Amino acid sequence: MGTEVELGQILQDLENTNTLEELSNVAEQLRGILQVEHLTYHWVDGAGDQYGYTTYSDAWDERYRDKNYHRIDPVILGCFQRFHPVDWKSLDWSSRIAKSFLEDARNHGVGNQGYSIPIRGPNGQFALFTVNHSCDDRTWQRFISTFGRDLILVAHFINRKALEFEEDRQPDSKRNLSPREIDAITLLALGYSRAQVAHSLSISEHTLRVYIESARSKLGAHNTTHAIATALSRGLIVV
Amino acid sequence: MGTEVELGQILQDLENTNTLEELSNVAEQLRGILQVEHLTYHWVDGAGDQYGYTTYSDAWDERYRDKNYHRIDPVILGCFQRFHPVDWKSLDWSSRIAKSFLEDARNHGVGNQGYSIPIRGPNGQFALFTVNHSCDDRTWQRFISTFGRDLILVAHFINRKALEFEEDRQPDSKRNLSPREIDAITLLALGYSRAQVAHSLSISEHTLRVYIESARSKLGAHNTTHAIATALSRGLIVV
DNA sequence: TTTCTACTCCCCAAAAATGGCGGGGGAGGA
DNA sequence: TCCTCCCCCGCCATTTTTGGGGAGTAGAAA
Repeated sequence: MGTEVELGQILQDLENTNTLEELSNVAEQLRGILQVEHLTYHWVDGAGDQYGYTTYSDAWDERYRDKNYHRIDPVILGCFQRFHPVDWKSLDWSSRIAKSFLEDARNHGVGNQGYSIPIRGPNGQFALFTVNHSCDDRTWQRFISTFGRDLILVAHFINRKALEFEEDRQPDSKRNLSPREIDAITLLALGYSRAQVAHSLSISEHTLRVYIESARSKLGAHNTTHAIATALSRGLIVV
Repeated sequence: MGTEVELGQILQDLENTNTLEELSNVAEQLRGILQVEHLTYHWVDGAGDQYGYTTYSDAWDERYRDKNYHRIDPVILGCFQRFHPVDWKSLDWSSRIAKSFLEDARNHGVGNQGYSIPIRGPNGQFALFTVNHSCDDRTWQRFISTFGRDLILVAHFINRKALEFEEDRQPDSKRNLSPREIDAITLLALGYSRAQVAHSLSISEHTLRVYIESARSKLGAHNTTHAIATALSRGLIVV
């Protein structure tokens, strides 16, 4: 069967995509190949800002946002703690809120079978690529074992594009931190007080302050905590 | 050619792996199939703790740790900021320390061509899967375009196993943060003062303190900054 | 039902961090 | 050469954060 070839082409197309529309088109083709009801790429962002592509109904999409469902959706919660793709059946739907959420989803046209792939990028980026369908368990099982690996690659390539688009939108201005500044904020991030850090770096507490201040101004941070958070999410330090 | 089939088998074998030795064996098979000099899977952990599989010489492995090279290695630094796999040539080797690091690496048997795939897991986990070889640029280019996608999958599967093994070693002691706690530390991470956060959450500053304290104790953090850094690197909050 | 967790509010005093001022020496690039 | 960046040190006063107490609600789980 030519499915393999077609999927290879999909990945190729994804690589050559330059706009959101093109990406949607490719996604639509993919849906045709996989023969599933719904495809969703969903960039989850602490703030609740979301960005992506979905074939769910607008009503459901809107309701999801309005109700802040990303806070209780077992798919999101589960995927957030895992690395491997997740079959919805393996999640915990026992709590009351999860059940009412599920019912709500069904009523808005979400199919009974789902497979979600968590994807993580730099700076704590987190996204989900989900395939959704209505069918019996055995059929679904067969679908997963046939396409599971390909879906991982698709998820990877879609996310790559999403990150590219996002990057275009926010150009960053970063000066580099000096080694001492990095030492300083790294130790602070590890929970040491300024006194301890100064001692551990064998410098006066005042000198330490100079480093922290200068790191803070380089990072455009309001306070030390902000500087640490910024440095961490920009990948300038690692803890 | 049967390379496709063989790689499929490698993925299968990876899934069935249950010990580190088995994993090493599969990696060795993979190295045979790809015909490259070195393969490395490298779990990067700010503290310098490292865990993985490598075919580099013990001398280099040790030297790398001793010198804290993970702090200056452009491969690590570069991959940490990116999502897509990285050809070493596309990195910035211009700084002095990078050059001396590179020379040191060469002297310890590291090949001139490299391709590294960043992988991220839950709780801020970060790892690299690297293929290293000595050859000219054109040959390498051909290698990458032939195996690039497969390598992504391999990296994914290896990391999946590494996470499984790790999980067995450290039974987790993590309670989840409550929504309010997450709100609180997220806003703090964004640089707001306690007064501002309290106002923005419409609660008293005292209540806010309760959240911060309880988040801190749940995270086992020494102070607020530490709590924020911990929450960030565990992926509990995003800024 | 009882128990547990999440959420909300209050006071006080000590410790820590910040904001502002000043100073010096050295290494490297334009 | 000059200029910039990195490295190091001191004192002042103010603001912010922290570490101890305390108490009451509601809703979910057991």
